[in-house]
Amino acid sequence: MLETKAQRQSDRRAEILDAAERCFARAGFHRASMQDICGEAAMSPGNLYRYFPSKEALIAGICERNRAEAVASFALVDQAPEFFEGLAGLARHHLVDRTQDEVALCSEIMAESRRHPDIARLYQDIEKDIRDRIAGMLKQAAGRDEIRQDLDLDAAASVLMLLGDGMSWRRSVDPSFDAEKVLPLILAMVRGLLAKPDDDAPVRGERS
Amino acid sequence: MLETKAQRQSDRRAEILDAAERCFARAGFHRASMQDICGEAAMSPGNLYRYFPSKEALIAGICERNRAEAVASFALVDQAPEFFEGLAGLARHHLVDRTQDEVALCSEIMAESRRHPDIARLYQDIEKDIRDRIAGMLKQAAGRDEIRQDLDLDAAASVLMLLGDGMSWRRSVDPSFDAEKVLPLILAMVRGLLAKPDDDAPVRGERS
DNA sequence: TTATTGGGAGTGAACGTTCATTCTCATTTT
DNA sequence: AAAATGAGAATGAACGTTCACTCCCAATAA
Repeated sequence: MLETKAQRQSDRRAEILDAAERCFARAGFHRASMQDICGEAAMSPGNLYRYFPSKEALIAGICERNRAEAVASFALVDQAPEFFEGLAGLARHHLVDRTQDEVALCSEIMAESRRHPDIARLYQDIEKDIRDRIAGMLKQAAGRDEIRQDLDLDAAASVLMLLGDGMSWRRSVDPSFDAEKVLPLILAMVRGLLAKPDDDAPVRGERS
Repeated sequence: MLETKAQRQSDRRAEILDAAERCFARAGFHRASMQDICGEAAMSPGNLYRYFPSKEALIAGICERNRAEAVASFALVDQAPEFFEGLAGLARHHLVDRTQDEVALCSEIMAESRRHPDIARLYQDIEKDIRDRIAGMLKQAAGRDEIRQDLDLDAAASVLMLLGDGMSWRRSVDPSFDAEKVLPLILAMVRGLLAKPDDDAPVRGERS
């Protein structure tokens, strides 16, 4: 009974975040007014404010949800039988399979983090988390001798994040951009960067 | 005499754009108020509006200036004795030498183009211009047999733009990001993507 | 030379609007 | 009855923009 109450609260919060996501993806943080979000969530402002204390809290809530999702997705790499295959799966999941709205929202968060100090902190926290996971992933691969040993893991992690940002950004800004078409080139490039020099052979192939 | 008048007008406009750039880079388009810009330009609102009809016109003006600068920078590649050297120079010029403010401003324009339809048109126009130039650059290199022939030039251009976006974005969002350190890896990757298979040898070297 | 005129440069208070947030009150649940 | 949930009008601050006005200086008229 007291279980259900907390559950209801949590559900309502999730609904509100869903509505906010739609509004933000459509119009951006600044142009999406609380009234819009209230409309989308079929709820009055007064009531909405009982669930989230501010607009910023909505953004933070969305960030947290995304973070949980992003972190979970790293399991893909661990489960894969071979490093590059796992990496390819991760890349596809993050950069191709996401909907346009999800990508747009991601850009929106990135852009907003440049402005709102609190969001910036939250975002950089998430970034650090992801970065650590990438670094860990690379380290593990190096330990298994699946990638070259003479690699600046830190710089390599930067490159991977940079590629992710670039893909996301291009998708959200250029409607004609075809992620599906570009991904193989990206993966080939990354393989060239990370793979051990002697098994460069399948460098152009997307799958073994 | 009538020459000087137009000149003065133009100078004043440039000063205003400089001030606006500083404000936008610092606070973003939405949080930089016209009052802020007026303060930065040491000018009253009424007077500023004699030079630019709206806030949006300021953004457009900045876009145009950047476009001119970006387009001009492609001469770097044409002048270089060898393709990859020119490309490296271009990359350095665009991605490392730029000040933090310039990069931030660039991100701001990209983000804003997702919202303001007029800015979006202008931005996509510029993007198309740059993209064409990259494609032309690649085509010329292919003609000179400096890069591999079996290359999807369109996709390759996308990859290059994506890398540029990623670098800009990372710089503007992550203060600890070291573009200088990452650039060699990026260039090596790009070389791996574009170079003819038989001269892969200096793939790890930054300069011949 | 001095006085008059004209117009562009510049000012800053004021306006109308939008927006996040709060207040008050009604309805439902416990 | 008391508490939780909900609605929606009200509030006040911030913003882009406008407007009535002043200042300055060059050209003309006296």
